[in-house]
Amino acid sequence: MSYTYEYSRPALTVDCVVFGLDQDDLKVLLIQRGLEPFAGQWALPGGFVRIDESPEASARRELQEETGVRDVFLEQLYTFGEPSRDPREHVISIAHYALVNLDDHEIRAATDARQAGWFAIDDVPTLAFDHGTILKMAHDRLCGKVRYQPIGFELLPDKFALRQLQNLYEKVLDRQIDKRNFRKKILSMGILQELDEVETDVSHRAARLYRFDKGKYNDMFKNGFNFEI
Amino acid sequence: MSYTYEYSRPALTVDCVVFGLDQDDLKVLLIQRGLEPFAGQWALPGGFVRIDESPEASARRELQEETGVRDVFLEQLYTFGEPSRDPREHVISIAHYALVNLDDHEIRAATDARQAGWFAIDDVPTLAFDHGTILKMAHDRLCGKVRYQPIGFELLPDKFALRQLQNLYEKVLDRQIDKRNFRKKILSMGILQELDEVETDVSHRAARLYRFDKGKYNDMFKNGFNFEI
DNA sequence: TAAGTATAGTGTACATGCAACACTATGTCA
DNA sequence: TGACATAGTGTTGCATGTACACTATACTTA
Repeated sequence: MSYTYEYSRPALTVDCVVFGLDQDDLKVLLIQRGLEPFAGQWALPGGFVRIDESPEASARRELQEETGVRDVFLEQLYTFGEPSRDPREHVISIAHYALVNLDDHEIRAATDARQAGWFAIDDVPTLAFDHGTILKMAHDRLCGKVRYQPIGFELLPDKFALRQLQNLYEKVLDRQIDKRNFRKKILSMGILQELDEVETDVSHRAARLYRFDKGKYNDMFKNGFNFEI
Repeated sequence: MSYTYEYSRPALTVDCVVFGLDQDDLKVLLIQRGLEPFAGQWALPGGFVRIDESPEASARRELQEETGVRDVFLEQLYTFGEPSRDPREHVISIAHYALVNLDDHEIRAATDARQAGWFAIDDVPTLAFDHGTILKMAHDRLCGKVRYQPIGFELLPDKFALRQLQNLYEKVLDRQIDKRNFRKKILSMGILQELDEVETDVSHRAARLYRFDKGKYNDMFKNGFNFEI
């Protein structure tokens, strides 16, 4: 089977920058390429856009096929199309970024036996193609976006302690935050639901657990409000 | 001449939302389609991405070909790729937005005699394809961006009075701004160069002219600062 | 079971920035 | 020269952000 067009068409791909958070670091999900070009190098998960498939659907499909990650927060980032970015031919890539919490999403290598793995954002190897540039833009976008939209909660489990939430902002924004000011601010937003539960299995005083209250958030969103941390 | 690929490829286009400002309104540049589908309807200027051409270069080329507009501020907006957005086939469009000042850029219709014209942002006709959606996203982006980056100056002539700048923010953000607070804030940023010139041909006291000082802005940008109006 | 330890949880004082508000100055025009 | 149209200018109150240190609680271990 083959397809013929009157004019030459660039190839179209999607790539995904998947962020995850654990105790220690903000991490990004990479796969090791099995094929040339850049065989053996680490790269962002991604692949070709199929006909009659929206870019977002392509990104979700590729993400699941290559890493097993599904049902996550995912947004379009930017479209990269410098003619030189792929040595084979002109390939235009619609980059996306996704946020997952590491507890719920166990990754698995793709069926074709390439490796997949989490890398601390400050300790990423040289990436194939222009994926280093894409990763940097995704990280910048994440830094900017957590300040005025509550997308950070996607990186946490359903129930979390305030310390975990603060840790998230500290890792993403890469700076220390005062505990009292943080709690004052985040609680005054009224988007957290206080639960009748506390942490378990900790060897010290257990912290109260909270849940992100999407309903309240949507109410506030209509008016517009400041999420600055 | 024809081109054959192993897999089916979506077509790839660029579209441009060009904003301009005059005394009265924020305006957007539209063209009237000459061909089906949507022949006769108004649409955003745009066209196909050529092979070995970056998306931004495509956008600039199409903009000049169809409207005569060139050498303007232009940035990528978002990539629209719902399979149903074009009735002919799957067409993925990389949308851009551009800012021009209406004095410097006289528009002209494209060579194939289609019309081009400016429309007040609140008075835009029904557009072809999903261009209404694209326009709305571009307007939202503009509103957001003028608050923390000095891109608004692209909409003004080189030399301008503070009243013109305030008018710009009022039109873009669609709200009234207090004159004293605005002048205090914008002057305190230190990104304006006060000129030894005043307006001419006005039938009242002439206002002092200013120029955007890109050098000072770049200095400040390194530290990061608040451009909120 | 008491002391140690590790983290949870809490309030105040100061500085900064934003919002509200009205009058004088200067040039043109009739 | 008087009417007019727009330029240009400061202060005050309020809200928000920032800096900062101690007590409370649960578990661990000697």
